[in-house]
Parts: sequence; structure tokens; C-alpha cells
Amino acid sequence: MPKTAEAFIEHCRRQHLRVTGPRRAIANVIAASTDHPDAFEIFQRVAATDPGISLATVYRTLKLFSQHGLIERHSFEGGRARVERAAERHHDHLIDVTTNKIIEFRSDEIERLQADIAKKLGYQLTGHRLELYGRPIERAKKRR
Amino acid sequence: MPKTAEAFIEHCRRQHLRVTGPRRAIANVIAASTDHPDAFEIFQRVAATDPGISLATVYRTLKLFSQHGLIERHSFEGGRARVERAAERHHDHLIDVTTNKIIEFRSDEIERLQADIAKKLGYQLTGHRLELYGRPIERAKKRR
DNA sequence: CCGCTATTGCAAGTCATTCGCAACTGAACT
DNA sequence: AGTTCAGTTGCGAATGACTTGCAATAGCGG
Repeated sequence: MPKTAEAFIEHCRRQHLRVTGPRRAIANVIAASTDHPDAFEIFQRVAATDPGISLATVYRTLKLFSQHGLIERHSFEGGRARVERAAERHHDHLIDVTTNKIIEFRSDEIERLQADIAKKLGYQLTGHRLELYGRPIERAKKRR
Repeated sequence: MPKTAEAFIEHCRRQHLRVTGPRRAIANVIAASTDHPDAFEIFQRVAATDPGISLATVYRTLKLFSQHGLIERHSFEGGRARVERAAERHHDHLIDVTTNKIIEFRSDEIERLQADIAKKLGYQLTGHRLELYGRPIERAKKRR
């Protein structure tokens, strides 16, 4: 279902952006990742195959991909910005505060409420940010 | 309705925190502000009266007040963290993207939905962040 | 295969925020 | 009022995430 590395380079070609080694490598890493890596993690994963890569290029390429709508950047609390392939369907995130794992979810009802609230205040929504932070409900409680 | 500067220094006294000039000054500025200033703005406002203040002290004091629940820090998109007196009632923010003005709002329905979603995913909410970004709906449209 | 410009790597630069440290000062105790 | 001393402050340096200047390199259209 998600964007493949080919989709990334295809897009570059169509937009007269050069298809370079670093861009291929970064596209591959992003396409292959199922998590939400940050720039440094992407840098490391790329470096495993292509040791010549520089972190600056990763940042530049992420910005490029992001500007072209190929990926999304999220700045969660305290830390570096994380990245994910552009979503087919919009969703928000729940962050497990115990593990930092990110769970995606969506709620049409919340989306609708947000637009309603904005309109009621005299605004047209141009974007929003919704993050939930929580800890797993432990069914079998450990002794403390 | 909101916290007065006295409330800040009262709290310090009760917690065996020294009531110093800078703390008084910063408390005054925060208590007097109706907007959501960032550390540098607070620094400037304090400096108007107390030119000896240092930005580092503003940061340290804001962190202190925040840890003691006297103020809240919000990191909106792109820029410095902004601060407001601790709210009697929780609320979220809508940012006017044309002016950067911040409008507060609250929606019990959204709050409830957030908790529901978290629970459904097996999580207990510990916090959340909801920001709406929008532009004013122009009733009388200007020519373009 | 050429040439031109986009792209890269490296190092240096930003920007918000934090820290080390010596000087200072509230607040408790004579 | 004076002494004490740990909590505080100011200053400049450090940090961390990202960005940028610049010279070298390399896609890609011809």
C-alpha cells in the first residue's frame, strides 16, 4: 500500500530533480522503514550501505522530499523530527511514553470536530497537530 | 481569575525557594501578560524595568515555574516555546497563521474522544497536544 | 564524450536552550 | 545588626538539531 522507492525516484525524474546515489539510497531506506525514523537514524541506515553519505545531505533530501509531499515530518515532544512516507490517508499519532513507540490512528469524528471548532471561531483550518501521549494499560498488574 | 504575581512568590516561599528580584520581576511580567510570550519576550519585558536580568535566568526561572505547575510551556510549530499562566481549566490552542495570534478553546467532546481512542488502543492517556492552524474566514472578500 | 548546473561533503554557522563556575545574596541563626 | 552558607545569578561557553557557504563532483541533455 505505501510508496515504494521507485515512486520516489519516479517523482524526482518527473520534476527534473536529479536522481543521484544519495537520493536513491535515502528513498530506499524510507520506503523500507515501517517505523518513524529521524534524520540521524536514516543517515545511519543509509551509511550501512553507502558509507560516503553525509548527514547534511540527508537533511537536504528530507526537506526536498517533504516539500514535494513525498514524506511527512513530525516534531513530537522533546527530540528530533521524525519522518514517515506520505500517508494515503491522514492520521494522527499516539506515542507510548514508556517505549517511545508510535501508534497511528485516525478518527473522523475528531477531524470533524476540529473543523467545526475552527469555523465557530471564525477560522478556516489549514492544518492541525494532534498527538496523544499514554502508557499501556496493564491488564496483569505487576507488584510494586 | 488568573494567577497573580503574588501567587507565584507565595508558592516559592512555601516551597523554600528563594524569593529573589529576578523571580519577582518574571512573575510580574507573566502575571501581567495576556498573550503567550516566549522566553526572549519575557526577558525583554523584564529588562525594561530590571536591566541587569540575564536570559539564562529567565530560562531557568521559566523551567522552575513550569516544574512547579505555575505556568505551562507550549512548543508550537517553528519557533521558540511559548508560555502562559497555568490554566484553571485545560484548553487547547488555535494559531492564526496569518498573524501568529493564539486563540484558546476547549471542547469536552474532543477531550472525551481522545481518551476513548487511547483506551481503545490499550493506552491510558498521560498527556496530549492539540493545535489547530487556520486563517480567518474573510466575510468581505478582497479583490485579488 | 562535453559542458553546464544541480548536488554533495565538509566545515562552519544558526538558533533556542542549557551549563559550568565564580561572584552574589536571601534567609536562617546568632 | 552581623555571620553564615547553600540557593541563585550573570556571563560566556557548550549543546543539539538543523542549515548553509563553498569548492569539488556528477547527473543528464545534447
